[in-house]
Amino acid sequence: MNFTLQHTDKQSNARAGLITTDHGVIETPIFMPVGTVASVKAVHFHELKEDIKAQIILGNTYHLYLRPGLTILEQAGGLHKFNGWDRPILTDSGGYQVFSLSGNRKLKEEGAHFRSHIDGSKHLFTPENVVDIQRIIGADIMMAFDECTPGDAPYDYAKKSMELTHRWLKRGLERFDATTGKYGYSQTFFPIVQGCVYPDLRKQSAEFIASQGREGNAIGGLAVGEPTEKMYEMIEIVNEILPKDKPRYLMGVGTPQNILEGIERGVDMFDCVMPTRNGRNGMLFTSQGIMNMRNEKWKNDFTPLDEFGTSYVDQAYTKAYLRHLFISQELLAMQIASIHNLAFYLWLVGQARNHIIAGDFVAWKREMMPRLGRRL
RNA sequence: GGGCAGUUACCAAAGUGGCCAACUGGGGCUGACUGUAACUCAGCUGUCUUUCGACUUCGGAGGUUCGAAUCCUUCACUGCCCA
Repeated sequence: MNFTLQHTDKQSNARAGLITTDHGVIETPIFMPVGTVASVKAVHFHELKEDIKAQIILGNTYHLYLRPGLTILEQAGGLHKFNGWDRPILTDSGGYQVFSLSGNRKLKEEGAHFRSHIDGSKHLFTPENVVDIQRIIGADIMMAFDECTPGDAPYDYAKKSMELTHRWLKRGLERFDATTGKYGYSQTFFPIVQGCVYPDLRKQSAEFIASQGREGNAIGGLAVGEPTEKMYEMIEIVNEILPKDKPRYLMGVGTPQNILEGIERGVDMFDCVMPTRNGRNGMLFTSQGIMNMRNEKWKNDFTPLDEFGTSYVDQAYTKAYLRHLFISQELLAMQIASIHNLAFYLWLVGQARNHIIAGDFVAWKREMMPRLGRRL
């Protein structure tokens, strides 16, 4: 993997760059649609490529390990061959499941003991076997196994959690450096900053992560229950330390506003389930604000879904029709909403990139921000 | 014409003297969702009120009772069966 910094904004820390992988080039800042179980829910890869213009998608180590399982993935020749997505893939390590499935797991020094949410069976994830699994999945970018610390964790817990993540990182890196990709292309490994909402911990973690000298770095443990302002503050502290010539990935974030704030603070990569999950639940993000498509007010609004939208669904369908599809629980509703939302997210980061290159990012962002949160 | 069963909120359907503005579904409305256990979850759904609470309801009318959706009388309507 290679990162080229193309432009750095003069009035902010925003940057535009290029990440080159063996599966293609990614223009940053970028948003990465989440495809947990080898599928971006409700969206075909054809639409993802041609209409949404996704450049890289996510997969999830924990979920793919449980199903379809490593035997199938290896027989298929890796995830790219299995699902047919021939562009870059990033896999999360399962660190988020340490957080989200906290009722089903026990943390120990060696790793995390999970009970499968599917059948209750017992599994052990360690920093080492999570690398091995991601070798089999064949992600272009694999993530370190960390503990995603809850946003409301007390200081002592956050400190211990961060230290565990750091120890796990050393072990993961050792395994990564001792192994190679199985399918003829190269893989890279991003370590993850933790430290919850505590500036000194974040600083300490960022320094530790930066000192590992990897090809890219991630910021984790944000947007997990802490106030949004705290999140922005932590990003600033961390990005002060993380190297400028490496991509920075803010994990799991977020709303359109979160993303612009992140870009302004020097983040290059984002992923989030919001455009797809919230889309399936009837929520549309647009350049003019947010719409809940189940609301009665759209009942007889026969104007296009999003007159400023760039995806074909925006012009092809009306608000009244999409509302009808949601009220009727038609599957097409979820497809349309997911395509729209992802296309909007990719449009948003594409615009940000263009304005960074043009030199007017801050002014553009100032104009966009109030509109993005408006409820239509 | 006779017999039996029934009539409860938007729909369906519990409740058979006070704990009933009334269980539960559905429908409807509103909200939540941030490295996806999520086509999920939560709240509201007689009227007024932010809450407390007040008021009006259980086919219609009348009655019994301290008190009725619940008991009695009667009327209307619906379904099934017999003629």
